[in-house]
Amino acid sequence: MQALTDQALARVAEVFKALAEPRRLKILNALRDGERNVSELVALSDTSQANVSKHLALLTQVGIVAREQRGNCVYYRMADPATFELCDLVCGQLLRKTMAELEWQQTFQRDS
Amino acid sequence: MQALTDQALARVAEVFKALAEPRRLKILNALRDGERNVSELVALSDTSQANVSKHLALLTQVGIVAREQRGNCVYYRMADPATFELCDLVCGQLLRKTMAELEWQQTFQRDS
DNA sequence: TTCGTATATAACTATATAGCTATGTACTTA
DNA sequence: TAAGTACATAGCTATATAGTTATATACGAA
Repeated sequence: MQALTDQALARVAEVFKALAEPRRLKILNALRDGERNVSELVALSDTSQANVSKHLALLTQVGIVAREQRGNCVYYRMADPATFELCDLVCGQLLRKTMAELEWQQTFQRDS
Repeated sequence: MQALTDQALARVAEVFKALAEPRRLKILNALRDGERNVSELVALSDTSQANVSKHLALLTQVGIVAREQRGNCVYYRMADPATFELCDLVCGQLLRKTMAELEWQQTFQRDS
């Protein structure tokens, strides 16, 4: 595991970078329970359609979502369910951290 | 889970952003088997000491690593072992993807 | 074909940040 | 104290990218 090549590190970083954007996370979260077309995603993401398309293009290029055109609409879906595990891990991490901070505050209040 | 506030999404994105940099991943990888001081990390990371310090400051601020000064040196260690799970998940994801591509190439070669 | 709808892209601006060099700060030793 | 070492930070440049508006492309319906 320690023998990660620079190229491998770059690819891992690329995946994280794709997830490092609140609006993209919101889009991915909307895909939890199945595919959505662009218009639906625009409706959820108070920003322009062009912006949503750009985010979707990036997520597709990295391989996080898959694109499928049906008729006049384009549907996107998660390409790898493991991506949700990633997000949930971070959520859990932050939750633990938040609880630790709360605990610390309680301790602080007890002391003062 | 779908009721993620914008603030929560921003915090999750912040964590991913901290991991979205090859040099930082390299540093974190060096912390797999325990703490390291800045000089040791600089030796592994063919870049300037100033740059490594900046990366470490960012990782510390986000809460991924913990900082401890002992004498004249400053030691860093992983603050949350779950971070390694994140990286390993992405590595596994990429591995699956790469194998799928290889399989596709083999299929293509059989066909042609 | 023409029109309307859905999506993608081009061109641009503003902002963020990785990296550099130089300098500052903190600690240890003599 | 002075000198040396370890780390952090300030100031700068170059680059990447999120967002915008305007336009292009692709499809379906009339």
